[in-house]
Amino acid sequence: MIDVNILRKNPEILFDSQKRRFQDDGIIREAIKLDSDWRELLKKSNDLKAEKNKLVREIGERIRRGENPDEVKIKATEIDRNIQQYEITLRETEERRDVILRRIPNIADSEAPLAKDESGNLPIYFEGNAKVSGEDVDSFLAQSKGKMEYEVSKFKPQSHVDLLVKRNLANLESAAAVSGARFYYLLGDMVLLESTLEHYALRFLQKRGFTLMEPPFMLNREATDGATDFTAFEDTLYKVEGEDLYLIATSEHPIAAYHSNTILEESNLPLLYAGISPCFRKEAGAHGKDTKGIFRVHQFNKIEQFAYVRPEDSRVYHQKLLENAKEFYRSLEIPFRVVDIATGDLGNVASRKFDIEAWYPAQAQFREVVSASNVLDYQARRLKVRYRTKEGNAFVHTLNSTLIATTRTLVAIVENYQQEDGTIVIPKVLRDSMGKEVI
RNA sequence: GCGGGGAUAGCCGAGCGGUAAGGCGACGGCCUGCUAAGCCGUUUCCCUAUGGGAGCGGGGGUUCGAUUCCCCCUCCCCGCGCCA
Repeated sequence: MIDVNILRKNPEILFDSQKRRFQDDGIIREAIKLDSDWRELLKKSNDLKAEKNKLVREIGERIRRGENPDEVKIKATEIDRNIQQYEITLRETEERRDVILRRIPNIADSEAPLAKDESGNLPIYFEGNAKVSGEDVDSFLAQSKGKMEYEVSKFKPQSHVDLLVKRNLANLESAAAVSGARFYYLLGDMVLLESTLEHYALRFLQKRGFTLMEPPFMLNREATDGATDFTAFEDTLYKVEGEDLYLIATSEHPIAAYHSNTILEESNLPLLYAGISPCFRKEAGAHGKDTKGIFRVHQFNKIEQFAYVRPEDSRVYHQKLLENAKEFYRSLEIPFRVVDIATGDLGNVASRKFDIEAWYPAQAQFREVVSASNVLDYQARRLKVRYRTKEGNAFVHTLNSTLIATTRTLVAIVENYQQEDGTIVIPKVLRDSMGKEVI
């Protein structure tokens, strides 16, 4: 949620942000109107209450003095009736204002690339030595802007779907039969590899000062709406029938809600959490995309970085989270690029966002494995996460970044590390705890 | 699931129809060579703000007035039951 004071004192900031997001500003105008109506009604209602409180105190006085309070009682009741009327409209207006206020997107960072959709996302960094099939070299050079090392592979890599099914490391047909499309059974060494990867990722973040956290996998509506805009996000979520509960789409949401309605001590900041959880997503808008395999699925496991920081530190921590993720993929020796996400593709919650896209040789594409967002005080304000400062209580800033979405990182390993015979070499950093060098 | 007890400010905790004690912590000030102690003040939110309003887990009700009485709900603790 944006700060209502910006709406009152500097609405041009919001109009400008909407323009940069290529979004309609009607919502801003509506919020301004509702807020000024609300303040007018509040003034009237408060004045009447002040009057009534005076009378109520007088009644107490009269009773104490042994006088008859009936005359004052009648006056108080009359005013009370008047208050009731204002209260009804006041509450209605307040509710409508808050609904609108919560729908206003975060202020887009002025440094984010200006474009109306993902076609304006800007690759800004390249790293690693990519394996590229002969026929994909031109496409690779375009995608890497020629800024990345590569070697032409000696064989055409198989898609992860073919390889995993052939090697009996996954069964997608059985999953489709019992659960539907976009589900999977993972088998044998792939399960071990996933588990090893998670263990490595958790250790990686714990060493860097993150508190490990396994959160609830279901949240109620209020918490979900605090972490994101529920109305915009509803299509993504699985609801539990007959309960006010939703399966989480990311551990970002329960971690964001962890400190809701609390005042943190400044000396405890930053608070860093590494969340591990399954993620459940309907993928409603993704018909026809990645229909095969485990790249885009309804359920996957994720390890997430989350930070609560002082406002003045959020830019630095945004870079730190991104650097952690870069270092992680570097250590796995998976080639990647970093993409600066365009204003029109930020989503409502993020002010600035960087994605890491791994190189997938079989798909001959860079594809998202990490998304690192600076949310500023947008979630903190919704969830009322504050911290004590010398000048008073202020909202913290929150940031989040994927470290791994297991399915996507596994696919990246399978595509980048496969050999001509269909075996998969295990990345060096995983070999010890995996207990194998090849599967 | 059943019975009993509970939820008060950052934390602890009194109040149990007349308008939120006290303590701890934190912050600011006084004092001090410095620190500590001591003393004073501040320490939930909202508003067109020397003032006013709201707020005692959440929602309703009774009353001129509810932290206090009544109803519903949530969560926590104890005991019993059930289950992994």
